[in-house]
Amino acid sequence: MLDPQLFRSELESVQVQLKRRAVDFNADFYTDLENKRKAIQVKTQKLQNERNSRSKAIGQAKAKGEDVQPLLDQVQGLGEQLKQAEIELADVQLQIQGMMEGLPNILDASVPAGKSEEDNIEISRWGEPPKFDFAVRDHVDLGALHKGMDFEVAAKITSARFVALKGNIARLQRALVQFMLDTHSTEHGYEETYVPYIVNADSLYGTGQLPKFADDLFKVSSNPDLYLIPTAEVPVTNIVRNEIVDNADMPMRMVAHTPCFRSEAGAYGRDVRGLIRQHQFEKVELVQVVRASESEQAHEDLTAHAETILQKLNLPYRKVLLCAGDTGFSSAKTYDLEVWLPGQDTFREISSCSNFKDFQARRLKARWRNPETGKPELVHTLNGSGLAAGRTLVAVMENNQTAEGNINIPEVLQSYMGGITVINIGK
RNA sequence: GGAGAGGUGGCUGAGUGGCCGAAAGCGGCGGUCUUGAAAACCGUUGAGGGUUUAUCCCCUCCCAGGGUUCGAAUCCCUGCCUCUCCGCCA
Repeated sequence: MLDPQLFRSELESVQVQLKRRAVDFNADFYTDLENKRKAIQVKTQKLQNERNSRSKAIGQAKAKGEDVQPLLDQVQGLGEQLKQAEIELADVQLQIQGMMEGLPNILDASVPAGKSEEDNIEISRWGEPPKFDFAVRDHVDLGALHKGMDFEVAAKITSARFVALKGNIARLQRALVQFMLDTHSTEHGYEETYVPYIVNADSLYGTGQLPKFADDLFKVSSNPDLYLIPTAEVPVTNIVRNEIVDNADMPMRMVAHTPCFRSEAGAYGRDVRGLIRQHQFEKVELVQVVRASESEQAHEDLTAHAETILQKLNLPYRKVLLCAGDTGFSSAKTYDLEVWLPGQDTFREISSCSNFKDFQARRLKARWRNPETGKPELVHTLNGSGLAAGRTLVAVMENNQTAEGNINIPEVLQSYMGGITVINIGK
């Protein structure tokens, strides 16, 4: 949610900013609504004031033992009038809110113009894509060769876009998760956090998935409305919903491993083959809750923390700054990390690191107390994958394959794999 | 799943339907005292919003949502949550 004050004081500027997102904001319509709101709110509050003072007078008269009937006659009809005004006010406010909550975050000034991922800007590259003197296999073939990755059986158990892992392949994914959690919690200062995998509608509203992106979610219950989490971002960030965080506890850094569930109603036909786009996948997520003055640096740091994992795994990747058209709804600025996948001969997203500034915080009512002013201020929230474990599994398999189809295990994972250095076929 | 009790400010905890946005205590902040600190004493201390250049003023909020009433923290419904006992259980 954007700052309503901004709309009142700098409407044109907001309109220009939203245009970068190809959002055509109808300022005239808004101004009309806003004027209406102002008038009705003043009227409503006037009526409330009258009710309060008259009721008080009745109470005092009664205490003195006076006849209150004349006073009661005076307030005849006031209640009905007030009720009407309150309904009107609620209606306008609902309209304004509906308009506001459909608007995406304002982009950071450093975000480049552009419509699609074509226009994203490569910031940096790390590592060299490995050269193979044999025909490379993708992870699907490798997984089949090892009898460790079975899409058919998962489809039988559930439906398409699920996977069953076995043996050392399954263990490799678990090793990745452990390695990521350990690295972030012991080296990068994140607090390991365990959270529910099912969340309520308020939480999804807070981080911006609802009401606009309900189609991408798996709903598991109505009354109350409950959903499987599409990312740990939702439960972890919602820890600070309706809270005023103590200055001593700021900034907050949390890391959580969770499965993620995405219905991705709009993505059918894309990445049909393999593990890249699944309804269920494992992810280690980094979340930061910081002061406004710190968020830009925090965004760079958080992205670097995710990059560290790729570097330690010796996986080639590039860092991309998303353009205006590709930046997510709630984000002000996003870096994607794209890992090299030999099986696809291309870079694929493995982490997305975003600074939401106060956009989520305003929806969440997440604040911290500034000791200098003594007043609560909205926090800034950030998050990033550190990393998507399923896709990291794919990257490790494909980048470390041998001519025979064996998979060399990156050094940092070997201790998590019981000391073995390679996954041989048939083992 | 069954039976009972309860949700009030940062915390503990009062609150006969009418100066209650809320006593008191603790904590926090400021001050007096002190060489300094502690203690003691005095003062101050919730959030959101409207109007305004600003002060003032006004509105809303006592778990959430409805209702009764001139007036609700207080009464009535519904939901959620917490605690105690019993049952079941990884």
